[in-house]
Amino acid sequence: MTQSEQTEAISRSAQRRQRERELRYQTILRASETLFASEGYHKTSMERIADLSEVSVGTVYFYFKNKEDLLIQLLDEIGFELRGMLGAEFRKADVSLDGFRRAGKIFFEEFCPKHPERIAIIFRESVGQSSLVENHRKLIFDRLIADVQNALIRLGQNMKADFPSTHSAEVMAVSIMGMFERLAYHYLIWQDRSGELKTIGKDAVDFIVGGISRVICI
Amino acid sequence: MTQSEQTEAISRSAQRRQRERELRYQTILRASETLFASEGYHKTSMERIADLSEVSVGTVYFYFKNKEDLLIQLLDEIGFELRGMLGAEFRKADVSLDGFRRAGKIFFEEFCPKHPERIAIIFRESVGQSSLVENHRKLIFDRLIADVQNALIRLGQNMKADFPSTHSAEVMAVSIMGMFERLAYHYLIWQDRSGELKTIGKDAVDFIVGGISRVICI
Amino acid sequence: MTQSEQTEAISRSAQRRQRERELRYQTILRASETLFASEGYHKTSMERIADLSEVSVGTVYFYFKNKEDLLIQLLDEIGFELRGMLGAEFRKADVSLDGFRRAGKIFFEEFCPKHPERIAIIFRESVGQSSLVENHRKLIFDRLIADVQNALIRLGQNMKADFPSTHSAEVMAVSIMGMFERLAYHYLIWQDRSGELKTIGKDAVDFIVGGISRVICI
Amino acid sequence: MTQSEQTEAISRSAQRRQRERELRYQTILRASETLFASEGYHKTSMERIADLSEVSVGTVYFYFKNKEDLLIQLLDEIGFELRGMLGAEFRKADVSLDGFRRAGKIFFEEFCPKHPERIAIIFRESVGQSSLVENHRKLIFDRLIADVQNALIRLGQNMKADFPSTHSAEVMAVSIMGMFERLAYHYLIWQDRSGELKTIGKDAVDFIVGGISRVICI
DNA sequence: GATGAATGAGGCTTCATTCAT
DNA sequence: CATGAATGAAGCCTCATTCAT
Repeated sequence: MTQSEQTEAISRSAQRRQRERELRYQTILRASETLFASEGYHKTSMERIADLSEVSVGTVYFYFKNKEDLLIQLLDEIGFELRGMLGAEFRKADVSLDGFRRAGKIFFEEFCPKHPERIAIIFRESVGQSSLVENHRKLIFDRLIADVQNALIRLGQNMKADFPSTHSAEVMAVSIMGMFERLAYHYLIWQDRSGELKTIGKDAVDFIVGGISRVICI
Repeated sequence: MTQSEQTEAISRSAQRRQRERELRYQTILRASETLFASEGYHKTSMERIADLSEVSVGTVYFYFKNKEDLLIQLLDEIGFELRGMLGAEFRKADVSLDGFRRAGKIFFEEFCPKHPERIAIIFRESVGQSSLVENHRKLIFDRLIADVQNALIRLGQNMKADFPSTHSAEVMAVSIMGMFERLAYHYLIWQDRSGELKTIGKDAVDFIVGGISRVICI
Repeated sequence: MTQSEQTEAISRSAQRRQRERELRYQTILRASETLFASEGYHKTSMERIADLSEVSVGTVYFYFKNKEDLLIQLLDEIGFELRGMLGAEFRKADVSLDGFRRAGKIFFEEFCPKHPERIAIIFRESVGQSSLVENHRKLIFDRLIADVQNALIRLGQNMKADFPSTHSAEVMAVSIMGMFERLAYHYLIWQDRSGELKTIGKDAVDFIVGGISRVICI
Repeated sequence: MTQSEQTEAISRSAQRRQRERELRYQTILRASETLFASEGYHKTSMERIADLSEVSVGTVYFYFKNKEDLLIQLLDEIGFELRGMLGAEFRKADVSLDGFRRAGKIFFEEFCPKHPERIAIIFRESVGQSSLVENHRKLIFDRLIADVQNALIRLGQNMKADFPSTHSAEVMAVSIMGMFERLAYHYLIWQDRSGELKTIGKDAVDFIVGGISRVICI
């Protein structure tokens, strides 16, 4: 074996190791997601997670600091994904309310049916745990709310419309997030009506769009 | 002492005993409320509740089946109170949207500032605990949603307006509850802007009323 | 049963409960002492302590905050006993060196043979554990050293003798404690020559008395 | 390349490898020393040692059998050094007590200020660990005690002086070691009065010399 | 009715050690 | 030789719940 061949071999084995690491990390995270969503965060023991991931408890602790860390990683991942999907649409909602329509469509027709467990985690399992978890949850909501709020403000400017009060846009943004949250919770977790999510989403969007256009008099 | 005097005496002492029982029950429930809201359901031990109530742990178990029962009693109490306050207004919302306005006013200007701990308990501490707790929570929301939904349907009938789809009214009702929930959470628990709750409530109500009137074309 | 009889009964049962509490506390502490001395602090698990005390683990935690607390209670107890035995003699050492002789006699002829486990705990098991334990250990030594130092200073004054330097007395006090410590460790823990402790004590005291009288020129 | 050149090359590379091995060994040992002394033996994990040594955990295990081995190597090293410094002086203490003076001077004025971590390891971290460690510790002390004891016996012979009892010399030797130990612990670990070690050492030596000369009537 | 000591299952976490690469 | 991921036993501790007094 020449030196360059050796270097290559090393780098190849290093790459594989890196891939395996990432794979293990993902396996454990996915197992946690499944268990947290189905059994609940508290009732899921670290041993169960290790079992489902087919690794030892020690390995779980090698990849994650502790149980809370597992929840936070999951939470951040979901927050990131959600923002990636919705934020983009909200940011495009400049001159018309179509952005809001598309964001609603994506949330109810794509995100919800595809990831009911993530809905359970962000809206149920991560609620009222530790202050650290709560901080992460707050941050996620704050960012989503900011996206919606900015969309509303830009919309108002472009439409040359005024908001009734200083924080109307903020209140509307918070309200919209609240609607999304409870609708998903209601029709996905409490009742299983995932089949109707399309029409539910439409109704919701109509309500939102109606509310917005009345408030800023479009 | 005549017999009737004796009976009276017995009944008087029985009454006093009854009063004392009720008092103890309330003391313990209030202590739980305080602790659950401030420290969190899981981090509150039965001993802490007993200490704050100035009784022994055994006594707590005499009045309540277990820790979960404590949370459920609290939850039901809050649900009952909320429904008493809001339901009445929604039920009166026959021909105009004023019922919605009044319900919002009551929630944001009366309930929220007076009972921030109850907001914490119903919207945070009781989330994702046991299935029993979740059932109670669901029941409370279902009833509130039904109140709103009925108000919307009656309104539609009186206004001779049609809903876009079969469950439009339900979706709107769920949405409105979601808005109330997150707004209270956002401005009371995450941020402390209880002073601005009046204008926040106004903005929220405007948004709701706007949405409704657009959807059912009033 | 008259009221006073009842009150008496209550007080009697309360007294018995108190006695039982004290008994349990002692049982657990004595079990810890035995195990810490024989197996070592780290190798003794809380479960072993519970087993030997014939109570459950929970009960051990009812009486003691944690494992460290167990060691500290033991340590303080030993420190208190030691000071009670030696300190009294040192304090009486005013005009002659007899107090030193008696203290040595008590330590080697009474304390050591009677409580070899306590020697193991104070001089071996409590060494280099946590900073909290170390602080307690330091306090115990500081007090014993202070007793010896004061004895030396008073002796010097009464004998109108001078110390070579400011901290001669302190150094001598520390030295004497060091001698006691290592002699006990050497002849009780490393070798089992408890039978010779009497002569060992005598030789040690001679050495001490010799050193003192030379230093302060008596 | 001639054969001898080749052999030389091999031997040179073997030498370098040998040097590197020794270097690694020392690096790891020094890291352990630092960590054991500052954080404590138990609180130091093998990973921390590997980190500070800038090698992997596996490498630590290549050079040392286990964690205990690390402590034992350190202990033996310190014991060897101590004996090298003090033993020589004691062995020279034939006809006068000057050897004792010089040994004290070396211990307090050279060893202590230069290696406070070694004081911490031999007198604190290695106490009450495993029986293996304890055996090494005992051996070290036994040898030092033997040196002192021999010095005393030879001194007695040369001075034609008698010891009060058979083991007077041994008791005195143990005592002297105990003094050294506790003085170092007291003024180096518990208090940081390393600046006063010179006078402390002098006072200690005076005390020792005083004690000896009284006991063997010089 | 009230007390509070006792229980013990169950959970989280640590870390020395191994071994395939 | 060096690496570092993987192991899993073992330990500490919590706390809801019970029950004899």
